[in-house]
Amino acid sequence: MSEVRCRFAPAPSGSIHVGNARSALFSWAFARHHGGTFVLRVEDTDSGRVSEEAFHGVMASLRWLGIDWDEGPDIGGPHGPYRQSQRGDLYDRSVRQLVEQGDAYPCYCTPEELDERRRVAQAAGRAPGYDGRCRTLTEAERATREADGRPKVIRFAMPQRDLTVEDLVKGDVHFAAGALQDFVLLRSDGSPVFLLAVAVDDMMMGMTHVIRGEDLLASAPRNAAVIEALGGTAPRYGHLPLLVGADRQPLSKRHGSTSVEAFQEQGFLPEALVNYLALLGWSMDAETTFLTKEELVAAFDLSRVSSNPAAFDTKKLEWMNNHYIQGLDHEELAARCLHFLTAAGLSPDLDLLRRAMPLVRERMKRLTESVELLTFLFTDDVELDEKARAVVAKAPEGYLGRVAQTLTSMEPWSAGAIGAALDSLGEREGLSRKNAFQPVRAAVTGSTVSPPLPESMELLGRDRTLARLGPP
RNA sequence: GCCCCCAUCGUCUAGCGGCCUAGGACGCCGCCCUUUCAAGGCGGAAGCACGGGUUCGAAUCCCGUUGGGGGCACCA
Repeated sequence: MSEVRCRFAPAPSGSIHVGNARSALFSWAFARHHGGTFVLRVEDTDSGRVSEEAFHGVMASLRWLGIDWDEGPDIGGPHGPYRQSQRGDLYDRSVRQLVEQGDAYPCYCTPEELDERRRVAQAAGRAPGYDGRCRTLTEAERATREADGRPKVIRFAMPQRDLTVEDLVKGDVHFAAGALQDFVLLRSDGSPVFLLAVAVDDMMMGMTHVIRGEDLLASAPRNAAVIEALGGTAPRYGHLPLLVGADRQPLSKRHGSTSVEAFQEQGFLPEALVNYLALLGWSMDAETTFLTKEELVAAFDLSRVSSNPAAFDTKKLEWMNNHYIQGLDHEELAARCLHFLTAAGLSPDLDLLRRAMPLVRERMKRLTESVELLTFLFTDDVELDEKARAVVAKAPEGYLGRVAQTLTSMEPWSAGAIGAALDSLGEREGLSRKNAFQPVRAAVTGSTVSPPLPESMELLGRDRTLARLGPP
């Protein structure tokens, strides 16, 4: 009964994709649920694609979501280093061992030859992978090729027997002998390939459970075979169904934002994203819709992970985001909106911003909406939009002036008094409430849609309000 | 093409042989509230992909079909 060790192993190409974020979340929740260790490892063997920036972006996104790790490239740990690009000697040593044992062999086939055979195999209805040709080369044949100086890769010799992955989500998955071809461990330039690196790392880092996307299901038996050949014990695997878009196609840029960073920039709260993701492919019970990270950890169970691809529904995420926005206190909500208002070029007065929160909290699906809702409050440069101009134009002759007149000396300057004043003036003018309010809303906020009017005017203050209503 | 996985309202899901005339949530529709927009309250439409079995009994088990997803690289 050893300690549970899980890891998240992203390739640092930009921020993380929501699908990967969900894998990270489930893996993290599993580890935490079992009181285990969660490890962050960066898969940067394809060094051309990574940048320092992308590497930091991954960690920033994880931190934003509230997913923490106990060992990782930034904090180290007993099984480091935690970047594959720094573990080259470990891979080399493993490959050497495999070759010596006869579990790996040099392959001298050229990319052209492989392409050709792939086509032939496919035409004949066979799997297009490597046919194992160089596996049976004699010592003499190898010597000849070496002497010719032919480039070579090192391939793993897959066991010639049926393989079964006891998947924690899918159940037993069988692969017939020969279904999985001998894959490359070391490229011709000597660099390690992901399939090797993952196996070596998972083994050496003592991973007990690997929870990742279903796209890696077929690599599980390969990973396990390498680990076993190396004399280690393979972890247990759990493969999560992939995320698709509303059109059932794989989630991609076409579906809008897919990176965690993009959701952050669009004004989603991390607690909402986490809650939404937690329930995409997993359920706590028949009813539960809202749950905290702590509740997720307490209840998480791989047996309740669904195994069909889940469609990402932005509408539901927005609804959930609104729920979490309404759950924040005014101070906290104001602090979170500040970033977006500032980014929009406004410099809000903090006290005013905080006091405006009760007016906008149930009106925002995303924090970015605070900008359009509150711009009128933080600038005096209000320009009426088209609809607003039309509403003002339709108001009775001189109406706004008479509103200004009424408001000039009204006491106290409070939402209650303002509303009452607007009501009685409207009544005197024979206007419906709507017709009494809308022209004022348009003139004061620049829009026909705004937070509640009297409250907005109270916050704006008498002078700024009157200035927008024009001369009495 | 071959291999693997999957299949409950439009979407996320509950259901693991009788509790199901299939429950919840988003979305949608209607009503209420209402100064706009929201939020909120109440109500409604909407589903077991299809065909065979097994069983006294199937959304639940088995087989096939169809559909969707994944894999088959000197990518990860």
